[in-house]
Amino acid sequence: MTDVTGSLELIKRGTEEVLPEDLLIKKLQRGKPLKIKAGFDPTAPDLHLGHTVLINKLRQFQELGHEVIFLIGDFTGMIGDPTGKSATRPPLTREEVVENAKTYEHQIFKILDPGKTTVLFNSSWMGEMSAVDLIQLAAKHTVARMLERDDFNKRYTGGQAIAVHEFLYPLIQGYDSVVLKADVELGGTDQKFNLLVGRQLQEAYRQEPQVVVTLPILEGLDGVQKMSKSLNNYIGITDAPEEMFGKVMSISDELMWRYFELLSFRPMAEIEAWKREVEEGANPRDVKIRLAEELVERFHSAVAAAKAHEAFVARFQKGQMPDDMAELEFAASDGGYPIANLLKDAELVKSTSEAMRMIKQGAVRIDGERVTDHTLSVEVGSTHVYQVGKRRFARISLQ
RNA sequence: GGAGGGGUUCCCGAGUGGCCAAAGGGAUCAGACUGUAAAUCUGACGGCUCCGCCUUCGGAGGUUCGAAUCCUCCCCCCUCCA
Repeated sequence: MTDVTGSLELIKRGTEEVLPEDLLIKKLQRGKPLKIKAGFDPTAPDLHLGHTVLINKLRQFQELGHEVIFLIGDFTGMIGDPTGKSATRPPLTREEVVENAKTYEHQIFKILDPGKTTVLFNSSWMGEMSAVDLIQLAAKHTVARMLERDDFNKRYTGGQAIAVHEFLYPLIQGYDSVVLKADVELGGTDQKFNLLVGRQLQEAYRQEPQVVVTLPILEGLDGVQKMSKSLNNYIGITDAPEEMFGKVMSISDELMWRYFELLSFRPMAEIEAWKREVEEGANPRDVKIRLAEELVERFHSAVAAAKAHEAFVARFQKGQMPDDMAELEFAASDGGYPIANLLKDAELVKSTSEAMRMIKQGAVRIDGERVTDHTLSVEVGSTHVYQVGKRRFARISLQ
């Protein structure tokens, strides 16, 4: 921690911006542990790799000896995140918040050191705030400055609704920094505005402002949009090993380097070397496998990573059926079970219409044999492996 | 408070009485090609007892042989003015 230059280099690695950098140097030079704040939404405890970009950075701060404050925005959660266009969320109960917090801890401590992490809830001070306090807080900012925020600006000019209470969100987030006397706050680039409001409020409350560190938003599996659950382009850190492995393997070669940069703990020099190898003709797939293994190992175990790798090779390179699949049993009413209904009831498709389509498109197989007759009725007393597309399987017995 | 614009299938967005389950794009899914790559090409993309039938175009009524399209009331959003 005495080596400011070294610390700074490590902190800056992979970050988008450090604002302002000279203040960070000043804070580091004091040689005392800094308070590193990061806020999280209480409603989404299912973390994905996109969230871990930030958590990885928190871990680095811990390694440098600083104190991490993992702030759960249970109070702000009641306001609803303005970045979402969706309707107001139902307020969470105390029990739900506590439950979600536990889930968070369970997930983040795969990366963070529990001994150096303080988990706090902003309701513990915001709940005490009076209307007068809130109005005084609101008085420290202006509408024009609020409208500078990109998404407010876009929505405003684009003719979309902005509820008045949404303006309170950045203020409260900033006020959290005042209460915590945060030295540094981390956030995604989309949080930049909110983080800067924190600086401004700290100054208004006569504190040294925090340093804002923004981290890039990780692209999802499609490589274009940000990774998010609602876009269904995410890798959840609780995803099963094989699923996680498979998802990593499905990203584009281009995106793979981005993932390496932001998610791998390997030295950049090593990654750069692989990049050169690929440019000289090595199969990118083999490099991608290393990334998949590293990530599965981090969130599961080395054994799980090896098994996922094996299963991947068996299934997709050798074309074998998966070992694990849903085992289902159905009772047929009279003599047989129409194939479309069976696939629907087994949840391999959403509707019988979809089943019909899949059959017509040649996507349905029974024991590896393609089904061409959509009026097929499956015999009672049989057990077969049913497949829809490349990834959906079930072993079904008919009684 | 006044004037105007608008709410369409997952999203964006055409459609202003029958040719509309509704153009086009995106997303998604499937097939081909592959490294389960990506890209590309082809197709599908409301539901069902699936070569036919049923339910959709903010909500509720109405006009009509027939309405997403016309009328009435209601709900919601936006813009400008005050």
